[in-house]
Amino acid sequence: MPYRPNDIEPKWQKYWDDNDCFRGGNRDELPKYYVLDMFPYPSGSGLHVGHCEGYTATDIMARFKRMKGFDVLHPMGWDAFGLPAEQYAIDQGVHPEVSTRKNVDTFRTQLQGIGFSYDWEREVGTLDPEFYHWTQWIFLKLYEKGLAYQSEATVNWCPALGTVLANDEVIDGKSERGGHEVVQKPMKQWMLKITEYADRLLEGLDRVDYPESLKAMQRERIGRSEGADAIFKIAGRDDGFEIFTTRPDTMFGATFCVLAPEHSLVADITTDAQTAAVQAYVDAAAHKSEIDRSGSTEKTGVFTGAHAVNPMTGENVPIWVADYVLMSYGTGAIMCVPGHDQRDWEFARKFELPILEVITGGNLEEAAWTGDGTMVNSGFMDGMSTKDAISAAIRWLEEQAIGKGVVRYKMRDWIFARQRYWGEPVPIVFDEEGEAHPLPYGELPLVLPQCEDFKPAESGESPLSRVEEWVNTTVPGTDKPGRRETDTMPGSAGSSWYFLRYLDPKNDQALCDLKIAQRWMPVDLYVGGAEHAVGHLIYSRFWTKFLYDIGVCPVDEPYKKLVNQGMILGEDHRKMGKRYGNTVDPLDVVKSHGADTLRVYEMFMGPLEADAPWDTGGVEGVWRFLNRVWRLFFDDEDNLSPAIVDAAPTEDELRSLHRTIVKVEHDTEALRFNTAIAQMMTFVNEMTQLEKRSRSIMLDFTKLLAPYAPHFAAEIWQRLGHDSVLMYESFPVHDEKWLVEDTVEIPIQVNGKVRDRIVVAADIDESAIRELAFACERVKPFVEGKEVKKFIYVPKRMVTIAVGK
RNA sequence: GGGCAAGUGGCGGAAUUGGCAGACGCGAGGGACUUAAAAUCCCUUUCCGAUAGGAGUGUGGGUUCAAGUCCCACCUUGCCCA
Repeated sequence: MPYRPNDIEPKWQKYWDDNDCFRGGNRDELPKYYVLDMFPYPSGSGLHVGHCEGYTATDIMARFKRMKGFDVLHPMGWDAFGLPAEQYAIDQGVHPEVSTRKNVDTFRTQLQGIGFSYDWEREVGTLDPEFYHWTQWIFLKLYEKGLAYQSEATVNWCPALGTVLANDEVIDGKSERGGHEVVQKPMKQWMLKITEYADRLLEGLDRVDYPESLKAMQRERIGRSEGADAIFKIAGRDDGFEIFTTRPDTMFGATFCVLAPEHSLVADITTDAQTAAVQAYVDAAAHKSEIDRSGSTEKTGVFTGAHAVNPMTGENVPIWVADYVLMSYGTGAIMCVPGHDQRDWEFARKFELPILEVITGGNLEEAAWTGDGTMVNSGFMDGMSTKDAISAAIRWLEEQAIGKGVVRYKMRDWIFARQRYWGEPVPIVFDEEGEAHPLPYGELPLVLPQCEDFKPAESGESPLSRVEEWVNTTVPGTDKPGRRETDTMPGSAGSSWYFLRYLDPKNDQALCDLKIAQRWMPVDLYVGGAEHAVGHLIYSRFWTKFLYDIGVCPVDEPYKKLVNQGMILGEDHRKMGKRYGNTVDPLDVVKSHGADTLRVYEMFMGPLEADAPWDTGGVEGVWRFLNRVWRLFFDDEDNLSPAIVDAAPTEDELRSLHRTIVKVEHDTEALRFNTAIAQMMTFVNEMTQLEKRSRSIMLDFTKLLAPYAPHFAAEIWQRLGHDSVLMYESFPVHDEKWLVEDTVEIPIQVNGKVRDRIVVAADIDESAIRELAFACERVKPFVEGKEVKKFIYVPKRMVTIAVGK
């Protein structure tokens, strides 16, 4: 009988499930391994094969580690609250609870059909009250510690979606979801003080194994810069404005100042003669996006007619307005040092402002000098190094009480509210004076009320405000009337701590028992898409640090190692999605070729981190590979192949096997699944050549294949007469003895070109091989009559002869 | 504009981190089996060349006995930031 995955896969999935094979956390005597996927949004279109790439990688790791003697935790759950789920429900005209639960069922069925070894007893969903009880609990703790606060802030308001959006949900001024227009609007919002953790979020990056590019993105997002604030007085007046600079050392070289067009002083200081020009410029700037403003190479600006006093030189310097200064960063005002800042230099050149050198080392005729050097033209700092001058300048500003050293971050506090229905209610009640009162912990969870009319309002009123019987309550601890907070939490709330809940999913006394968390945290391997680099990953690191601080989480970094899987593109090399109609449903592949073919193919496509297009031919190739393996074991009548013998394995077989063990083990450990599979294919090709194959060799190979093609391997294991469960067998151990070669083939190069190759004993010495090399018929013509300059033998690798002309 | 990553056959991709470029797979060509096809098996497959040989890892330089790998400049693509 040929290989029939559709018969054997459901059988094994049922067996594993019936026998609780994937339960983690019940073998305390073993070392632990926690392998986690970024849990999915259960969207309406189901999983496509691209989603399965990361899941397959983690599943192979989970199964591999079980065989290596680890107690493995491999859970799955649902990031079910939030905009995408709600938008889908609105589009479908159903309640989000109904559509989300249905989507979850679809996702679960798909995942189970691929044979992923998740411990479904630990399944969690952010939409379950038993789960968001603790999301709300964390919020109350944050509130208690002063890290959750309300603030009137300018926010990204999206009228079409009817909610505010976080900065990373806005792309090029449009909403990430749907591409709707986003405008700036001041609104009272719940905020979380993530900025208080900025330095720790930076420092923690040094202790975790993430891709360097991702660390760079997070550092960039946090955007720490050290510098100084300083007051520049307006000439002829007592008031002034505060500037922020990272280079206080260059202040003697500040020959003009620039205010952002939105700066509150602009209208006030502009002279009559300049009013018309300034007004026109400010109006024009209001219509440009920040990207347009800071990206344009051509500097623009206008003179206000007013002057400021450079506090170090005491000289008057002109004040300009220019849109390359942004109100949202620093103080919205800068001192300009054209000698030592390229943007200031370009501006000064264009508007013929003086350029003064205060640090040696550059040629200011050609460009600003931004490097280090010796201070000149700088009064008390003359002769100092740049580094010393920075601290001297800050000290001077502080002594004069006109400035101080400061650290600024680009990162803003986290806007923690959405004017939408589908999210965790915020457990806060407002009294009649508008004062906020936290709900007592005992009253959690505050359940999201069922309501028919959950659509967002363009006005910004949250849908919950229309649920009168829910909104109207009493102020906690009193019988005074109160109104509940009607904003809900953002989608990133539940996902910021879900990895802890998996550890103890049924606990109704705590978000997770601390002892259990001590056993399992941190996550050993976390796999997910790079799109969460600065959103989810920063938020969840922040919450972990907070939970660590209040003593409910044993570690302050949640993920020890993080890997971003690449994207699987459509067969047309475009992004897979509904838009191009190029999606591939994993269950269709399971139906046509089986889950094991799907799994092996996904891993064989290339490195996990790389993008690669789907290729039906490649699926066929893997299918053929598994069929070849099957035929090594069984004949057409379904009998054990007569080629499988019980005789002791030959040396060649042992060499093939042990080479394969080493390669598969190392590559699997390093998540280089593609090359591990290539080695298994090579092994199969070698075994196919043999008339007889040793049963023990083939059984060891079956174990190597088991993490990759688990149903397939389990079936072979059983058919060869085992009662044990293959997934708990130990992974084969290689024997060095079979890796050393007695003889090796050595290429002979003359001047970098291979002229011949000889087979020699692996331990041959240099003089012996030299003799052999020069004796080669094909080498002689290239060396005879020429001066031999060098002879190099790289043991077991190659011989190089360098000759003169 | 800045930072980071990448660029290898017709395609996906391999190359002990300086040591035989193209593993493994797809596709293509040829052959065997078959009444025929599918499936399977065998051979070939970087390019030029009949062979000998030559060229070859985005481009141009450099270091080295030896460079896909290291250095410099440039081009292209992707991501992030502005």
